[in-house]
Amino acid sequence: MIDSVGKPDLIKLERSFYSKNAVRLSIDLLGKYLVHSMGDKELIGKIVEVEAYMGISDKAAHSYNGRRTERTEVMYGEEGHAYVYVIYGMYHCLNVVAARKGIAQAVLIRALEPIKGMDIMAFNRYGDTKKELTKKQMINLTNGPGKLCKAFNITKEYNGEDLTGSRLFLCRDKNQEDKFDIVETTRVGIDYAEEAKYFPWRFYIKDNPYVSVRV
DNA sequence: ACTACGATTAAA
DNA sequence: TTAATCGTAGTC
Repeated sequence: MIDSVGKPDLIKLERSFYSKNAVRLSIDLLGKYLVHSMGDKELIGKIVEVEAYMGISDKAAHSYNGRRTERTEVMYGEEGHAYVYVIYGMYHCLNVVAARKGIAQAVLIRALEPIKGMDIMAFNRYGDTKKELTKKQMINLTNGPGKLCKAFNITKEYNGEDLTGSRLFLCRDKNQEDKFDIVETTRVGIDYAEEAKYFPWRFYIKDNPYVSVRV
């Protein structure tokens, strides 16, 4: 077993990476890495599924029609920050703010492929099991927006966090080209959004086993 | 203050 | 298919 195999050589994404609309940012975020640095511990996951929320004209977006509240405020702020909100009173969802100040677009991170710190992710998701993870438990670690936040211990404490910072940040792999097929389809859980529910603004890496819902 | 509902998940 | 569970937002 060669140690370097499969270990990405990570470089933090700069601010300008986020300065584009949410659909374009969604596509660019696929294959990138989310890192949660917790003192001596580190969690890493590869982004395999995302959704674009296109702001005031998007009936599925929290910022639809210019809605601006305490919750949605960070979406109106600088790009490259985290928008974390509570859903169904018990789960968190992580978004990446896109575009630029004043444009309330964001990308929902829907699924990750676990890369590093699976033991901690398992503890965060299932508690102290002491057992080897089953294949199903492994897949279920991070294959959904609420699940990945639980696994990565991402809570509202991280709402507004600068993703070019040092606690929670995004990276690309220095040595690896983005080389995968992308599936483009409709977003999940937005039946209320009228015509917007048919917009193909969900993107995922084809055949990746950690994608939440396949077409 | 009161009410309705959700960018989900796990269990039945 | 359905219940869980409560923050958020809109209304009174």
